[in-house]
Amino acid sequence: MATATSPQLLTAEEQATWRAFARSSRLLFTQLERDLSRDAGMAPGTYELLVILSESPARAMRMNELAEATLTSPSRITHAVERLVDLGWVERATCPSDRRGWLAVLTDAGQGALAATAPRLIEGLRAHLFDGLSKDDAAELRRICEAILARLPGGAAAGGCPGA
Amino acid sequence: MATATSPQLLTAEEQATWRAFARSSRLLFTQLERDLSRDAGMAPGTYELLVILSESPARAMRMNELAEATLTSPSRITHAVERLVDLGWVERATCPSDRRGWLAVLTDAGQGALAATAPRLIEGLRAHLFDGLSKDDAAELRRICEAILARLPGGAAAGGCPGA
DNA sequence: CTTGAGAGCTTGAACGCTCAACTGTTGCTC
DNA sequence: GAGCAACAGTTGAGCGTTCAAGCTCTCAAG
Repeated sequence: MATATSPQLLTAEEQATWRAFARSSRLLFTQLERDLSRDAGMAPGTYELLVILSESPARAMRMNELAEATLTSPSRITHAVERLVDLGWVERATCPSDRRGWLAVLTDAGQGALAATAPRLIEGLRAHLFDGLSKDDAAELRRICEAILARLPGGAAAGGCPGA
Repeated sequence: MATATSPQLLTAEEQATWRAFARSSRLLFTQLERDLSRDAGMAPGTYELLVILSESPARAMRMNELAEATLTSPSRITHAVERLVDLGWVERATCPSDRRGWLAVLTDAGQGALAATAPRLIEGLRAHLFDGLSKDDAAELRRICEAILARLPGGAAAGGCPGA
């Protein structure tokens, strides 16, 4: 029960690390998503889509790019964008360069919904995450998480890119 | 765009930290859950339930406790346990001390399913998480995540408990 | 006792994600 | 320029979670 180095088992240290990482991130995300749902009626993941679109040139992006940027599937993007269109937060436009493609364009209403929600999310982020961490802790956390990302399939686009 | 200290905004550092944390954990979890689903046909969260039950005295736990241990709702536990009963991995027993309560008991088949799956999960955990981290990095990650947990509502039961 | 507040758990509907087809377009090759 | 594989996106069914009731049981007070 002490210092097993078998590749089949985790050491007590590793297990504690894994559980702390899993629990803290899950608890933080569910807390923030719950706030977003209550305060703004946003389905999980909606906020992220609005942010990505708002940071894009012309507030527009192809479905494909949205899927990659959110690390999820094209199918999910189709469904999610459909809901956003119903809300009036996004409009669809044909893609000029490829007749297969579609653009999702953030509307003024969508931008407004994002602007109205952002302060609350940031408040939650401070309260639940950054207020408990020293600057060094936060920097360490960033460094370690980017190291994890670098080894994860599909995680390459996130960390060291100049556009971030 | 440089060093905003407004409480309404995140600094560039904070934003990068938040995004790295969010992306790395999300990507890691979805990867592991996908493996679990493919290799063992386990629905998301199933593995965690089996682990918790297997670590309990008599492999049994009340529904209520399962909900707390997994940081989720009683309703989810009811549905999830029902699926596990259908699989033959869990049996239900009446609670001797409280007629309102139910015990979920891990069966031998459930223990077997867990034992058959654990090596694969641990393999994935090593490949995607620990192999890229030095021992110091892992210890730092644990310390920081436990600090986050400590400030999160409901996160108290996780880190420093003797039973861990 | 009996009454009432609250705990423990369940139920069923609504909702979002996933997965496996499927449609239409592009671009390469012969 | 005809054929064909790969790409972009959609569709619909299946499934797990969430949320708001609802039911049974407990416990303490009168």
